[in-house]
Order: sequence, then structure tokens, then C-alpha cells
Amino acid sequence: MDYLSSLNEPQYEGVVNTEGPAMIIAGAGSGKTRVLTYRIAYLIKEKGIDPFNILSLTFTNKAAREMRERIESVVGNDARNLWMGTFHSVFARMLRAEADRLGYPSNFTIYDTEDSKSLIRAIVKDFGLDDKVYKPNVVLNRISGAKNRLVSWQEYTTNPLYKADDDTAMKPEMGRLYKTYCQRCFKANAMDFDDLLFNTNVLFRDHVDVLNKYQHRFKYVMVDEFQDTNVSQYTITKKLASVSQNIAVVGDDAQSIYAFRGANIENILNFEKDFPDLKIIKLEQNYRSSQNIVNAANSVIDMNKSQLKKTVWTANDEGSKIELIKSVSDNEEGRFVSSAIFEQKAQKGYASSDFAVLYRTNSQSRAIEEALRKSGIHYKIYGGLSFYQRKEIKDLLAYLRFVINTNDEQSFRRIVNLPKRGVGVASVEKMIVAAFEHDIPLWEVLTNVEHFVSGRAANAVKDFVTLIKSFKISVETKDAHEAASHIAKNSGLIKELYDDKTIEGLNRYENVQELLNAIKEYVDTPEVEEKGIGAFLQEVALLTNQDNENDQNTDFVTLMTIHSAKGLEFKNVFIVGLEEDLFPSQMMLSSRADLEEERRLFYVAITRAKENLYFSYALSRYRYGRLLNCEPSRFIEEVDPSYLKVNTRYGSREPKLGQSFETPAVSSRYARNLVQSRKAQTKKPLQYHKPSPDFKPSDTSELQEGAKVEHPKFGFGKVAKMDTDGANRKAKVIFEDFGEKTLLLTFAKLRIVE
DNA sequence: GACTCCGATCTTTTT
DNA sequence: GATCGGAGTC
Repeated sequence: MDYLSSLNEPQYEGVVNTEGPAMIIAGAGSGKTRVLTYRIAYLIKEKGIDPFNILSLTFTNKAAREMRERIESVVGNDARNLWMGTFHSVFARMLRAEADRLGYPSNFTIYDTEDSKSLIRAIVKDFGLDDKVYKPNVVLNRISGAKNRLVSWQEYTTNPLYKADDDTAMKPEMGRLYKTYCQRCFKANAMDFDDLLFNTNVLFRDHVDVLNKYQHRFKYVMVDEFQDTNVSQYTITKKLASVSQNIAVVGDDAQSIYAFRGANIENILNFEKDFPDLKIIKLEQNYRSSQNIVNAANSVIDMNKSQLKKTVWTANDEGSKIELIKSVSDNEEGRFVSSAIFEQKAQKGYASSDFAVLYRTNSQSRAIEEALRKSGIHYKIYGGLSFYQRKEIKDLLAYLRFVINTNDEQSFRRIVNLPKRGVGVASVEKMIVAAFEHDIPLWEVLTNVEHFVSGRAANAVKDFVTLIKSFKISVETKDAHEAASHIAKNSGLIKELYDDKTIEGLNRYENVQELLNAIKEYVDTPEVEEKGIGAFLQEVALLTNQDNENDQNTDFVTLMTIHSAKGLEFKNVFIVGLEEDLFPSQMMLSSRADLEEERRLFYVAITRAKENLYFSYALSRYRYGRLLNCEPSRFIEEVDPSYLKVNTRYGSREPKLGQSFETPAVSSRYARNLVQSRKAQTKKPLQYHKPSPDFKPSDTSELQEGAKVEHPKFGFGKVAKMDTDGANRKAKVIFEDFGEKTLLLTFAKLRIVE
């Protein structure tokens, strides 16, 4: 019990109140991770609960790993059987076991965001829609938003509310895209990230016996960062806990910064409704930061209307005031930050690792990075492209994925002509369309390719199929590392990279070797029971950034976005780029709710600091290759001036405190500059047809072959062939200027000329 | 089918 | 400024 003695009163309550529903509202720096880990340790050690019956959910792999380590340090080996992980990894595992209930094979592929977007791009093209209107990003966000709110495509396409919404947004085909996207994922035996949660909900809804099984298995459920859960995630946990009622959620509404990806603060209110016997525990004492920092943070978050009542306080020293640094340019800002770090290290004996520079967008790291490098201060940038998103890594993984699941459309597209074997885009489209038209698996098309594609391409595909078949054999007989090495070598990927003697080529070659090493490491891990490629892919699909911990030098300044700094703390923190339109972000200013999310982000940034905090802004900054004028952020003046002081050592002119900066509501100099520079861009050649002045789409239900039609974008053409694909009627039209196009008549706006 | 050039786009992020 | 996809050319 000695580990419990270090807790304060509410923390102790949070640990020992294990029976019945509990909500722990944990202010910044109040020791919430500690409460969660001790709670699990308490369950195992003091209450004798089998770790097998405990489920603990987090949002990042890193958080899960850290928590597991901390629990292991208290309870030892018992922690091994805990179900602990991210929502996605835990329920992906569950779905693999129960996949047949949903009509999926257990070796289903997980599509990452890139796969999803590329599939959407393909569908938009198939439908003959304008990809300027239906941007992959926008479409995916819409689909993702629907799934996260548990709106199926069936509901989406029948509920007039969504239709009306999409019509106003001038995107009337969104429902169709959603439907087709789901169907094609299903056909490819693939789930995207949102499906992992959505389908878990479907599983629990339609298969009560499965739900029952897991309800009885998970007698204790815990959710970290509860403010970041979306409806889909919340519904899963609610259902799992509805029998035992032993559910504890931990979160802080003031630190909710992921609404943009579907997180729903309302869950906190719903939780009180769904579990009326709820015990609410508030952790309000901050152990992390100085009084000045805590007070300044409070003064900022008080500006937000929507928040739960909570008073974060600290018994720590008053500390020094926040220093405000003003610079002329982003480069000067970088120099000021690096010299401030240099001075502080020399004067106060800080290490480099005591400093963090936090910014709103990844692109801001450039100026800081340059300055630090010139001063010889070690630094590490977090974020940006992760190892598993690199092209060469995705290529090899696509081979592995395709060998495991030969209906994986996205992997197929990636590798069928890599290295070049003479299969062009046209043939690929033909084969994928054929799989749909005949309603057969993609692999069946490939093994009978001569019926669908002719000539050289067909022979190339035959060789490809033979190659994949040989890979299948090696996957069945070898462990993951041997099989992956075999595939990397015999696919020709390695050779292609090896032959590329440029620096980037060398890098790519090394990256592939590194991936193979990682697979070797995976195979050699004693706890891993399944050593095959399939098992490895399951692991890796849900992995992302913060993996490579093979850094020897541990003394470095941390550079990261505020989003990735959540959950971390540093002695000294610089918040840079405090400029209107950058932070708060221009994109976020369209609604009050969004401004409040930006403000919470600012709050998160402030509360990372333990001892010293610096605000910095520049009067000009390069963005998108253009030098733009900047105005100080409204957030600076929202901080109570009594906690601020101007740093007079830096900056050419003194910024004034307590005086309104006159921040414009929405449109600002940046926006104006951008609009003007867009206008100034040179003439854009008119490529597409201009519809006739009397253009009005005709009723195409009676459209005949041979009819002459006008398309608003492609101009005049003649209908060559009519076709049906399920419920969809298609017309193959040969346009005078744009050649052959297949149009979906349900969408295409056509005027029948004669 | 492969290569090259042009131009549109660009938040935050985890999975 | 850098990247990526599409269109145009051989």
C-alpha cells in the first residue's frame, strides 16, 4: 500500500473508488496519469482482480506504452495480461477475432488515410465528378464525420437532412460517394481507421452474444483523455460497461483540442446522463507549474464560455513572469529563441532538454531549426512525415499487404507497376472496373486477366500473378523477416533503390533495410507468438510516429506542435508564432466554438511549462514562399497583463501591453494578401468547355445511344454506349474535344442536343 | 505506356 | 517552397 501514501485526497479517491461509474476531471498538471496507473495497480494488488478482466483505453500508442511500463513497475509481470492500448488497436484485435460475424475475413487490411484518399479520388473520377468540388480531403472528412457519429451510409443516403446539408454545400453526390466508398472498402477486404470503431459498434449492435462475452470479460473499463472521445468511441465503452457499471473516465474539458477530428465534449454531459450513479472527482491542484503560469493559464481559459466549473490552483512558488518577445521576422524570432536558450543554459545551468519550443504548425520549425543549428544547440523535431508514411516503406508494405490480402485494391494499384513492368493506368482501371462489373474478387480478374485486358499488359499481369503466388508460398513457409526479405529482393524493389545512387535514393535504400531490421526485431521478440507477415502487418498498420528511440544523445531542445505536446511538461517553454491568423489559425475563425478550441490549445501550451514561459511573435513571416505581414495574436492580450512582462533585451521596438491590438474579425491582412497574390497570378488557360448560355440539364432517363449531348465541362459529344451497373445507369460518351468518358447518369448534368 | 512539365494546394493529428 | 497529381507529348 506504500505507493498510495504519496497521493493527495482527491487523487486517493480516484484510485480506490473502483466500483461503479466514476468521472475524474483532472486539471492540467494534476497527476491524472498517476491516478489511472495506481487505480489499475490497486485493482490488481489490493482487490485481487485478474488483469485479464481490465480494459484500459488511450489515444496514442505512446500513452499506452508509458502506462503499461508504470503499472509494471508497481505490480510486476501481472500487467502483461492487461488489455491496454489505443481504441483502434484494441478493437482491431477484437474485430479480427470476430470478423466472420461481419462478413469480413480475419486477415482484413487496414487502410490508412492515404489509401482512403486515393480510393476516394478514384471513385470521384469513376463518377465523372469534378475533383475541384469533391476534394478527397473534404469528402473523407465528411465520411469520417458521419462514421464517427455512427451514421451509416444507409442512413446517410435516406435521411433528407444530410442531403439538404450537402445540397447547400453544393456537393449533392456526397451520399453516393459515401456508399460506394464503403462498398469498395468491403470488397477490398479493407477497413479504414474509422471503420475499426464503426464496425465494432455494428458488431455489438447486431450480435448480442458477442457483446455479452466482452461485457463479462471486461469487468473494469478505463478511458484516458476522455474529452477527446467521439460518439463512436464513447458508445463502445458505454456498452461494454453497461453490465458491470465499473467504468472510470479521466479527462479535462479545458484540454479538448481534437474537436476537428470528431471529439465531442458533449460526451462528458452524456456520461452523467448515462450513468446517473456517477461519482465525480475533481483533481484541481497543479503540481507542475509556478503560480504565475497557473494564474496566467486560468486567465486565458476563463474567456471560454463553454466549460465545466473547476479551479486549478497550485502551492508552488510564484515564479517569474511570462516574457514577451517581439521580433521583426520569423528568422529573427529563431535567433532570439536560440540566444535566450543559450543564455539561460549558461546563467542558470539548464540542460538543452529543459527547453521546448512549441508552435501551431509544423512549417514553423524551419526558422527555429536554422537558428539553433547555427548556435550549435542540439534539438529534435517531432512530427512531420513518419517512417511508415515514407513512399519506399509504403511500397514494400503494399507488397506484403497484397500477398496477405489479394483483394486489397489500394495495394494493388501501388505495386502492380512497381517496378515498371508495362502495366499502365488504363489497364489497371480496366481490371478494377471488371472486378466490379462481374462482381468477382479482384484476384479472380488477375488470374484470368486474358479475358479483361489484351496484349503486352496482360502478359505483364500474368508474370505479376506468378510472382505474387510465389510470394504467397514463401509467406506460408517462412517467418515474417525471411518472407519480407525474400519479397523485397524478388519484387525488384531493392534493386531499383540500390541502383539509385542519389542521396535520396541511398536514404530510401537504408529505410527499407531499416524496415527489414524492424521486422527481424519483431520476429525475435520472445513475447510475440505469431511470427508471420500477417501478424506483423496487424501491428504495423496502427503504428505511427514516435517509435525510433535509438537516439544516444538525450540532451536536446524539443521542437513540436502544441498538439503533440499534450501530456508532456518542460521546465522552460517558448510559444512562438503568436500571430493573428496563425494562432488562432485563420481556418479556425469561422465560428465561436472553433475560436474556443484554439484558446484551449493556447491553454495547453501554457500549462506545459514548469518554471519559465516565453511568448514570441514576429511582424513578418514567410508562408507558402511569400513574405507576409503579421499582427500580434489576440491571445497575447487575453492573458492578464499582471503575469506578463516585456523582454527588453530583444526586439527593436517595445510591444505595448494592455492596449488593444485591434484584431480584425475574420478577414485580415494575411487573407487579403493571399487573395491579391492569387489574383495577380498569371493567366490561366481556359481548358474546359464553357456551357452554352441556355444550358439546362435534360432528363436523361430516356437517353439513347447515338444521341448528341452537351456536358458543362467536356462540351459536345455523342453517346456511344448505354450501360447499367447495379442501380447506376452509365453512358459512354465520345466527346469532340475530350474523347471517351463514362458518365454516371444519376449525377452527370447533360443537355440532350438532338 | 512512360516521361515531363505545369499548376493547384497547403492546419492541427491519431489511428 | 515543396509536393503531388493530372494533362500533354513522344
